[in-house]
Amino acid sequence: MDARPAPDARSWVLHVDLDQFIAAVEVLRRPELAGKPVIVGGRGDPSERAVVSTASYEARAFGVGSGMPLRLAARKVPDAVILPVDAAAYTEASEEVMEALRGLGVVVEVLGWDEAFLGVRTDDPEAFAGRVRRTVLEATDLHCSVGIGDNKVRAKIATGFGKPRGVFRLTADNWFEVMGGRPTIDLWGIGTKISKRLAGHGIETVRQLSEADEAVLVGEFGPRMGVWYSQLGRGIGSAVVDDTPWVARGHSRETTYQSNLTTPDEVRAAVRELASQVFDDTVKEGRPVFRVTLKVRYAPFFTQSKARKLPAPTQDCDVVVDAAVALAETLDPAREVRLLGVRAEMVMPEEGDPVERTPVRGRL
DNA sequence: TCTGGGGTCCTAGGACCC
DNA sequence: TCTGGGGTCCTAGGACCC
Repeated sequence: MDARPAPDARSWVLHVDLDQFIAAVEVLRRPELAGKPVIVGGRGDPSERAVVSTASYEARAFGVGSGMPLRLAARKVPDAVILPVDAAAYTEASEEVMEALRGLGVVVEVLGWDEAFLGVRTDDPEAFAGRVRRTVLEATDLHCSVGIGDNKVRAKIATGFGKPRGVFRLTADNWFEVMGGRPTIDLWGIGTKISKRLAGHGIETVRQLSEADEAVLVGEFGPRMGVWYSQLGRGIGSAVVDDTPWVARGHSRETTYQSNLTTPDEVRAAVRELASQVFDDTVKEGRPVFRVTLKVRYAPFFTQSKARKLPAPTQDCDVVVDAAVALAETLDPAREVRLLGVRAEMVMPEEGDPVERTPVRGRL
């Protein structure tokens, strides 16, 4: 009854990533779209201000990718099928995928709609990865790729080499062979800004980062980030897969307006609307709000944020809305506003609550 | 090309206190 | 007069991820 691990079984981290997840979910309910360039973004109207959430591989062949303005994507692929984002559908599909993964009897740490880490003990991780791919496909009709690693950093990066519909193993044994000559931006957690600052110190490749003086990195990036980047260069990171349910620290609502807001009255009304939506999100969790943040993007593209701690944590809608409006009064009335965002941070559940500790996401 | 919406974590610097 | 040293709390802003 129990398939005991072989004597030489070891612990592995597997990273599961669904292939073109959002586009794939759309194709599932509209089979006639299979093989066509599909772009999902905004309200599906390329004349609006919006960006691409996901493009199918057929659309990516034209140079379309996530984050690209929808308008530009539509220009690149005139024949594309452009669909609105349907978050509820993706959440539902995601839950089916995660249930299928849990059915494998391993620890599952969910990273987002279409990603999870698996903590697995096996003597044949490739065979297990194949089982993962078949299980997800049978349960949901969705294809995925699997990265195998000796920690989360390596497993996560490995998946990229497995895509699509494949498996790749990245460990201390082949880290430098695979990653050493690659640019630092290929690392998970290093983006355009940090890779440029690294280049300013003559650090262009992963190998160079691994050999860099940690003191220099700490001087440039601070005690935590400096040390972390140094470890990243060597592929070092946590191997702990934690399935503790995730607890949100806060909620926010953001809107980019199709036409800019020009008067303080318009701004005030918009802030009220956003703040009450955010309040509704926090009320669902029954946790008081202790800080409110207002984010503004003035035209053409200058972003600012302002935050206030409330005198005391509250579950009173008026207090949250009034705090957001008070922050709005400090905005520059002479400038046009193209985006507003309101965020409310909630007190964390106390020890012993049904949802206890929260795993740290986005950092290892 | 012209940049969404939902999140997380880190750092710098000012205010304040002893 | 020309200015300590450490600690905490708070806000603004930066960077990254999916």
